[in-house]
Amino acid sequence: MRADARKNYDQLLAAAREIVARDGAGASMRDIARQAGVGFGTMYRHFPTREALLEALLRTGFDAMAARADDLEASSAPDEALVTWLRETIAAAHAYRGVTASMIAAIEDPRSALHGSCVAMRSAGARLLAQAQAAGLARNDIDGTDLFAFVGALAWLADQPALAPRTDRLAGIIVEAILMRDLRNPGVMPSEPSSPVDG
Amino acid sequence: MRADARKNYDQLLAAAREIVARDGAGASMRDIARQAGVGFGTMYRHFPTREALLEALLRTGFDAMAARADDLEASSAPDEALVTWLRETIAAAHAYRGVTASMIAAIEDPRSALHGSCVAMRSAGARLLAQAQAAGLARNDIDGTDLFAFVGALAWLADQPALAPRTDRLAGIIVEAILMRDLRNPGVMPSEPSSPVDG
DNA sequence: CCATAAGCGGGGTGACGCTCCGTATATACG
DNA sequence: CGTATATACGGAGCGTCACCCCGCTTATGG
Repeated sequence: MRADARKNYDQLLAAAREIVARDGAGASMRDIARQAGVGFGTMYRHFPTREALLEALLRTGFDAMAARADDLEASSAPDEALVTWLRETIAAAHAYRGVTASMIAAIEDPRSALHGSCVAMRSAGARLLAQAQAAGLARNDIDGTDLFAFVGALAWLADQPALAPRTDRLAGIIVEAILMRDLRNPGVMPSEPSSPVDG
Repeated sequence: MRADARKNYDQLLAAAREIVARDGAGASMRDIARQAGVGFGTMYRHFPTREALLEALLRTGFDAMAARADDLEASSAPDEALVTWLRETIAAAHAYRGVTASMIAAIEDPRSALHGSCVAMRSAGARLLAQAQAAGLARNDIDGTDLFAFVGALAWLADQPALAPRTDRLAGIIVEAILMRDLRNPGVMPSEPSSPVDG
């Protein structure tokens, strides 16, 4: 690869990181090219489709979350590992608003450029879940894809401005359900039991 | 209103119902006008913005769900009423793919045409929740907006082709969590052969 | 230093949401 | 029934989008 091509490639990725963080997965491709100081043709030479660009952008993050799962598996109790991984994964997905749908679509489409990274990430989560299930700490009637679905749904919630502040608490409720913690015990509520706001 | 105007209005709504069901909330406005056999200008005369069209399309459905909540409140036990209403509402939201985000955005924006219907629907759900809470059948640390958030998240799941088949089961898990049913009892799994109303 | 292949970048295409305004027509009134 | 006019119609036009294509530029190996 020629030096100028490499430079443009890197500038495009950096620009995409910035613009996508600001405008979400549907960001204007032109904006990205402009931000990178590169022609549209050049951008499409490096990334023929929007998905190709997202793929390059997300692969590192996905691989990092898979590695993170390995770390947590080695260093924490199975339930704590799962909780921590879920929260961090949701936060990471939220960093690129709207990518979750692409991610989930890619899981069932082997031709997608994102397919490999998605499957790896799901496997990482599934392994954490299996550990917790083996330890009797998580319900047995869900699998790695269900876990993925919950992550997607919660990341979607975090993407809605009106609901973002509640996401953490709602994630806590789902985590409770997955980990079969006793819902009737008011002592272990994840957040302050505040009175309902609306009616 | 002139007779031809009324006819075009009705044809536009019918076309929108069909196209939005097929292509989701981001459907092409041109497609809708074409399907209705009406010029773009005519469409924009009747519905100046996409949101105005969605609003007309959804208002009846929202009002129906609010009314449904009243029925259920009168005819069922609080927990069953809540479960049934949640499932039906998720199914209804799924009928118009992608509208959930608009719906949630409208709740916090009083200037939105959808605002009134959204608030009414949230209130209806909140009332069912309050009944269940008063009967000691639902956890107290959530409110009507949380319920709305869960509906939105589950409707989003139903919109993802790869996850749609799991939506019902995952909804069951969340309902269990809301209703504080005993998660350790393997005998009462939520998805028994006796299926509820939706299809 | 130059030949050449790799890379660059913008003009072109067709579709989008949305606006504007000249034309057609439904309806009220004589 | 005929006509006047308010009302509604509908598409040309604007700016933007994703994406394709190809002539021009430039980095690089000999």
